[in-house]
This record gives sequence, structure tokens and C-alpha cells, in this order.
Amino acid sequence: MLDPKYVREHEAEVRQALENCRSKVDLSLYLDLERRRRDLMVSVDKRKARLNQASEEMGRMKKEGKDISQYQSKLKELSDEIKQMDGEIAAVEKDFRDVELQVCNLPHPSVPVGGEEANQEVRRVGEPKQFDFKPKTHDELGVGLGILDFEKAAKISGARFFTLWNLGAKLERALVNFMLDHHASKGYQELVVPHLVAYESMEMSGQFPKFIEQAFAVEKDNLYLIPTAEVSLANLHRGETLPAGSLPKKYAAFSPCYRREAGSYGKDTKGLIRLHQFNKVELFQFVEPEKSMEALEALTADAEDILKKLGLPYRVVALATGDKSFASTKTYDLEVWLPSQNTYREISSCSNCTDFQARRGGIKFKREGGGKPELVHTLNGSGLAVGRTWLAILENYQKADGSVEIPEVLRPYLGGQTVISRP
RNA sequence: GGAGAGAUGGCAGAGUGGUCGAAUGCGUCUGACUCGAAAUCAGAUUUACGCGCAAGCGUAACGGGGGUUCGAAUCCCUCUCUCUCCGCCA
Repeated sequence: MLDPKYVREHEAEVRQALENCRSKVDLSLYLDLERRRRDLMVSVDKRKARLNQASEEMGRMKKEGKDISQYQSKLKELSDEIKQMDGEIAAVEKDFRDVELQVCNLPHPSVPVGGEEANQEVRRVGEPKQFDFKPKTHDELGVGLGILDFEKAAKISGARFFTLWNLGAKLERALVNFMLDHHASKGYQELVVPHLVAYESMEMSGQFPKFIEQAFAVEKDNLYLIPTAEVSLANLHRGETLPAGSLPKKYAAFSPCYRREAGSYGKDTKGLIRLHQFNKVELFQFVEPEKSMEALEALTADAEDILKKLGLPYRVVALATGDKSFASTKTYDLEVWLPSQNTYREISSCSNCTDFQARRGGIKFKREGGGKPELVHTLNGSGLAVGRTWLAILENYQKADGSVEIPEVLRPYLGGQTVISRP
């Protein structure tokens, strides 16, 4: 959500920004509704002031034992008029909010303008390994090693689910522990958070109403499955004013993520790339506004550390205005090298959401020297998507015989195991 | 799932229809006293929105929503959450 006052006063700039973001929102409608809301408020407030004054007067008269019945019908009229106008305001406010919730965050000036094709590679780290054999895909490897099975999952749940077995399952668990331990060392507090959340939580983080079709819903209980732990972490301080000195707050949480992937039926049908349920370690920060851009660099670096330590080649991409996420002012994607696809694939997305989520959720903080509470800035990033890390390890560490070497940093988490091979 | 109790400002805690945005205490801030501090005294101390160049003014908010009334923190309905007891349960 944007500051309506800012939008009103910077119409041209906002219009351009929304166009750059491929937003279909009708800004004129937004401004018109905002104007009408204020006009109505001014006139109803005047009437309320009159009514309040009169009611006070009535109280005084009654105390003095005077008869007030003659005024009551007159005031009843005024009161009814106010009620009717309040109804109108509520209707306009609802319309305004419906539009307002469709407006994405404005992109930072440093964000390249354009669609996906305008995404900018910022840096590459690590050299893709040259194989002297044709590298297999991770599902060939995983299924071959007996540590990955989709057929069982299909029987249990349907398409886009998976099962991991033995060292495959242990590798997943090792990755989660390794990631969380690393982030703890960087000052993140570790949390376990709800996976089923209320509508308001999804709305606050920016998922709803725009992406409601992408969420699994437990309709009977009015709950939604989180598509990322970002949702729960973002809502941790909803409606709070954080005391001076409490920022930055850095949180890390492991959770499964549930996504309907509606409309992606043809895409990534094989393997672990695109699933209805996958595991992820999520990073989240609440920071002071002037520090959020710098925090985005730091948070991205924290996620990159995992890839570096695992020895996985990757690149960092600054997403263009039309490709960045809805709530974000700037997003870096981390893309890991996949030999079987001979390309880089997204494994993490790190965003600065500025005050966009904070405004929706009413999350403020106080500064040391006093002063009015201000909205915080929020950031989130995957650190990392565990399933995609799992598959990247299989592909990048595979050997000609179909076995997979275990990256050094993970061995302590796997009882010293150095390789996954056919039993 | 059943029975009951409760939700008020940063915290504690009054307030059951009429100058209540809300007593009092604590906390916090400012000033006085002091070499300084403590203690004491005086004052201040919510937020959002709107109008205004500004000083300021207006409106709203006592868990959320709705209702009764000229007027609601106070009465009625409803939802949510918290607590206690019973049942069930990993």
C-alpha cells in the first residue's frame, strides 16, 4: 500500500512507475475515490461537530431539569443524515481500498526499467564445473540413487509432490540445519511460525487479494496455507509500535511452502523445480527506513553465503520493474547453476519492501531521540529454497557413475558421509 | 466440544447512558530545588484522518463489526482473542 498523500502529490511520477511495473491499476479511479472520500469526510465531520455540540447542550439542559423533548426530533433528523453519509463514506472507502490493494510498490530508481528481458545480471560467483560426461538431471540422479520418488507422492497427493528417502531425506534435513546455523551466526533469531494463517495475514504481506488464486485454502476454517514463511514473519509485529532501539530485527524461519501453481501446468513438470509443497528457510528483517537499501545488500549476501559455502556456482540478478515482486521496491534473485539445463535457475529472491507491508500492517517504530512513530521498512529473502538447493547439489556434485559427492560443509550434518551412491 | 470469566491509554487499574480521550498509581519527558544525584514540587505525556501558510480547529478510536439513543467505554446483538474448569487428544 502506498501513502495516499504521496500518490496525490506525485501523480505523474506514480503513473510512470506503475506503467513501468506493468500495473493495470486505474490511477485516475484511485485519485477520484480518494478525493471523494475526503470531500464526504469534510461535510460529515461538520455535521458531527454540530450534533456533538447539541448533544452536550442536551445533557446540560437535562441536568437543569429542562424539557428537551422538543429538540429531539430535530436532532434525530441530523443524526439520521449523518448515518446515511457514513454509509456513503464506507462504500467509497471500500471501493478505494479495493483499488488501493491492487497497487504495487513503486520501484527504486536503481531498478532497470522493462520486463523480464531487462533483468540485469549483477555478478557471477563460482565457475560452472566442466563435466567429461553428459550431466544427468537431478531427478534421473535422485531416482537412480533411490533417494527421490515422485510416483509414491503422486499416489498420496497427486502431481507436483515428492518424497525423499534415506540419504535424500537426511540431505534435506542437513541443509535446513546448515542454513539455520549459518544465519544464526549472522544475528538472525530462529523461529517456528504458523503455516496456516488468517486472510488478514496474507493481505498484509501482499499476497492477497491479488494472488488469492495461488494460495491453498482451508475453507472450512477460513485459513490459508503459507506460500512462504515471509507471510508469518511479516505479521509478527502487525499493529505494533516497536520501542526505540529495537531495530533492526532479523528473523530466520524454516517452513514448508504451499503453492497452487495455478496456470503453470506446462512448466517444469519434471523434477523438484516446481512443486505444490517445498521447504524453505526464510530470512526477514525489520529495519529503519534509511537503512533498508543497505540491508537489502546485506540480506542478499547472507543468502549468497549459503551458495558460496556449498560451492555452488550462481549469479545475482537485479529484477526489472516489470518482473520484481508486487510488494517490493527492489528484488535480487539468486540463480544457481544447473548443469543439466545448462543455465541458471532461481533459488532465492531477496526483496526490500520499504514501508509497503508496514503500512498495510501498521508496523511502526520509535527513534532514540523521541518523535512520532514512523513506519518500519521490511525485507525478505530465501536463504535458501531447500529443495532447489538439494537438486543443485545433486546436479553439480554428480559423478560419471551416477553417485553424488556431498559438499564438505554438509558432512558434519550427515555423520561424516562423503558420497551418496547406489546401495 | 461443554460451562463460566474477561478484553479500557507504555504498564497497572477506575469508570455502567450526558462536558470521559477517559480518574488514580507507576513509568517516561521537561522545569524548579541541588555542586551533582536521590527524594520532593510543578507541568507535560495516545494515535489516525481531515481543514489551515501557521497558531490552531474538527472528526474518529475504550478487542472487531452491527444495533438502541438527541447522546454509548457504559445498554443490546454478533465475531475474535485471552483465562479458569470439564471432556477429548499428539
